[in-house]
Amino acid sequence: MNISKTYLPKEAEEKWYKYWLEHNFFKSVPDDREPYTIVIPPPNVTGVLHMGHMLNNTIQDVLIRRARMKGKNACWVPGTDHASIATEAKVVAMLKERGIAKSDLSRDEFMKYAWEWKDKYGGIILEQLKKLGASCDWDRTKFTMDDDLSDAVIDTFIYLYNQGLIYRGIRMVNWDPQGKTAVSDEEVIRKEVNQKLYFVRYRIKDSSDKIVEKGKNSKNTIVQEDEFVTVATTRPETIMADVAIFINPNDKRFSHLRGKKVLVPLVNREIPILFDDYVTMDFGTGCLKVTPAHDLNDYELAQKHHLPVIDILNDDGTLNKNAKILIGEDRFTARKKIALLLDTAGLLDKVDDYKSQIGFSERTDAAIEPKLSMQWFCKMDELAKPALDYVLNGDIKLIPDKFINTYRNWMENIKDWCISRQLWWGQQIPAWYLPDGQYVIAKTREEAFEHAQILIQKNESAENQTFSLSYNDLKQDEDVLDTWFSSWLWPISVFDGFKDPNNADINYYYPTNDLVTAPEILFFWVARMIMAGHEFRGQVPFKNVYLTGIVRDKLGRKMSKSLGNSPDPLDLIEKFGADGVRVGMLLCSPAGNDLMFDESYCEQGRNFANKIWNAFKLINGWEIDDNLTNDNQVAIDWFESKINQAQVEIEGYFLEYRLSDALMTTYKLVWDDFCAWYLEMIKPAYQHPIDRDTYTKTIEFFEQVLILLHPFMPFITEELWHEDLFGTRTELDCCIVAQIPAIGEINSKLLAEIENIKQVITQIRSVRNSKQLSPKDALKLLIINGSGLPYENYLPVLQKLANLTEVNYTNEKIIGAANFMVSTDEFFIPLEENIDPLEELKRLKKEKEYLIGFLNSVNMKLNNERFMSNAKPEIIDIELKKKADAEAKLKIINDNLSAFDN
RNA sequence: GGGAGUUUAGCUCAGCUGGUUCAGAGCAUCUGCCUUACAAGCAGAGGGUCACUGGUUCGAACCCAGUAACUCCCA
Repeated sequence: MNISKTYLPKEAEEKWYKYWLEHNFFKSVPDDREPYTIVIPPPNVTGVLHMGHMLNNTIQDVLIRRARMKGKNACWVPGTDHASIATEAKVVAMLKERGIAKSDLSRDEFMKYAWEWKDKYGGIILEQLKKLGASCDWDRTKFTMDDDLSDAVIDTFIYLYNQGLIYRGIRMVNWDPQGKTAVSDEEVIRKEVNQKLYFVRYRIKDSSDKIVEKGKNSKNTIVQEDEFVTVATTRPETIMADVAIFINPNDKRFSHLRGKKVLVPLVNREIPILFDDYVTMDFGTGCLKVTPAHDLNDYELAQKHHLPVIDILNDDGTLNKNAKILIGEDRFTARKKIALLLDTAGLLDKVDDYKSQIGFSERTDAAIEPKLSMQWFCKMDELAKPALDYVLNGDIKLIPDKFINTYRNWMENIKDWCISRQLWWGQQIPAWYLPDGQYVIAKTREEAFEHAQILIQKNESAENQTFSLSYNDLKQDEDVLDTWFSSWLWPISVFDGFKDPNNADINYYYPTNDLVTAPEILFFWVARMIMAGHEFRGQVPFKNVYLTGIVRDKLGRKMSKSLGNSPDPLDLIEKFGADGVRVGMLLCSPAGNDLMFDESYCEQGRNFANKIWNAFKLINGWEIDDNLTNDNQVAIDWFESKINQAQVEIEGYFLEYRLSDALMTTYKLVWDDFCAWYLEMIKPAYQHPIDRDTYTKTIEFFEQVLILLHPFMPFITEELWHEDLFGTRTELDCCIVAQIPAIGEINSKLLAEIENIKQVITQIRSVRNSKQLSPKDALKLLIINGSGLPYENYLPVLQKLANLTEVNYTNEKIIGAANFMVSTDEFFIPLEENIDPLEELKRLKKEKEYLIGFLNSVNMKLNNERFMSNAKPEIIDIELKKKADAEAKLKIINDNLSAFDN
């Protein structure tokens, strides 16, 4: 048979993924088994696979595959979300290339293009997931704008409106002037930016009184010209929207300004000077200009003092006619020009450098503009309360639990959710406006018309006036709903739980088991899903939330397109194989902590796959001789215990979602225990046959190993599973559905004794190494057995792995022979050349010194009354045993030393 | 400014309610090996004032207080 020297992943990956699909192994339908369900965090339909997805989906696939192999009905529902801002941006860009402007299209026309775009380019990411081995039930693939899911969104809106939980109001929102839409707080990324602080002079109206403090030199006091007030601002372009200057009432420097008015520079509009202790006295000049339309805090201050609002910006961030000057200029251009104009007019005192936090749109990276506008909001208080309780009382576990605090903090200070977006791609808000500005909420125009007529009748009776309403007078709200308003329904809507709340799927799969996602969206997605789960089904949407870290490069920088520090996951798969990359991701991913990704982890994964491949090659090459007897029972019993022990550990790690540790345990079981020890113990000499017993048992072990490896490395395990070595397989006998065997007995005495034997072997190899002896030179071993360990049981293993001709017990020390100790047993290897007595003496003295020191520290404890009275009995026993062991060893050392004297 | 977290070997991380022969793993490093499963490998070895300073305790990587550095979230 011609077997490749190394594992070649590419062919196996394509072959087996196709096979799994064709044989419906990913498919799930409700049955009698216990369900295990994961809904995928729907990636953005415009997106391509990045390292974060890679990590996240590897984890989901490991969990789902393991559940499948534990006899559960595993269902992983895939899908994408419609990402309104991101997608609309892509569609607009596509139209632009074709020479079409969005403004030239009707809404319906635009939507046609958008769907065209989605059908053509959307969902690439799902195809990419297949390369990773993702075992999703693809027949269940959902998109947040599918008809059913959209219906769910609209019905939910109507329901919540009728509950009084949705309202319309003027609010200061985060406006994205590039996307021309409001975005939620969570979609704003704050960054520290170098700015300028402009000191602008406002002329005081009718300033006849001379200011007394003129020229005063104390710290922080701005030298005031007689007739000016100086204000520090980072946004001089907004002065045209100023409605007042505010000063702290305790600020003695400005008390003379009470009741005065100032003129806004350049436009000479008159505004009052007012007092409020909101103003920080030691920031800037202590005088604050107030621009309610363009700053949230200013807005609140203006509301308090009943001041007007002047909005000088268009939706695209250019100045409108209210600005009076620079109309049509972009806000940033305007800033520079205003500064120049102020300077020319002698109204710019100075300009300082200044650092401050500025919000940027997550989607377009445009600087966010606080803007007053009419938006739809969802009230959060009532919905948040039960969602908080689920997490606090443990109905939903956050893994790791350090996120509970953060979650609580956020939920207790939650603000209402701005759910409208000024876009076309998404579910249009089901609000219908009457010509007089009143509105009704209804799913269709027909229903809306009915509601509207009722509304009018009421009005008529109240105000005794009539106007007739025609069907087409109703105008639907232009805005769409936030994409998260779709996503928060995801665990329910993918199972059609809104239209048909009692269907077999939702009853079976909901609540789902685990959700795997990033902490960044804990609030605006996870928390809201919990709210929706409670509100619409009275149940949690999932039981555990596993929060992955952020994938960073090895310098600790977040991986991003703009930095160019992110490898393309598909390139990695090409280079290391999907199994290698999966192992690589998991090796460096402790739950909830960021991971410093480096390609070398994938390399380690690839090497591991190769190791497994070669173990197969070894076993596959063996011939059986039925005349041979089985000399390997000890090794077989040992590995059986070892595999059971490993399974206990792995099981424990999965319960704690410590996948990294579960993988490492499996890795060591395979590489160290199976390959390095077990196979070496039993392997026949080159071109020699093996006995049938050992052969059969070894193949069983190997199959078990493949099963344990499968969730982590699905492809290589499936590939090997079907090798002839394991006999003929039926069509559906696949590793993907092989069941993880029950955990058998662990012989801990045997495990401990073999650990001892391994130490002896290592010591012999070490002697070889230091004496420059080849492994081919056979040696003799003599043992003074102080511990009583039955070495005779392990002779075959010792002889084979340490290459010994004979092993004998002795009572006499062998002077001049190489020697070492394991536990309280002494070992001697006679060599042609005696070892250097001086070196030996030195070694023994050093050993003695250490033992005496150690013994002293143990004795100190044992002689300490407070230790003896406070420590638990088992701790004291341990100390007593330490003492006995150390004394026994010390005796041997002393004997050796006195032998030297003779 | 408020809150949370992190700091253990060159790197990435374990270390459960303080108590097993000087604190563990993987990778990397060093030395010797192309020993016919595997050089993507084998054998062996070295490597740590557990961030710092105090405190509690018979005993501290672990508990407490403070300091420093870094990270994240919120304002």
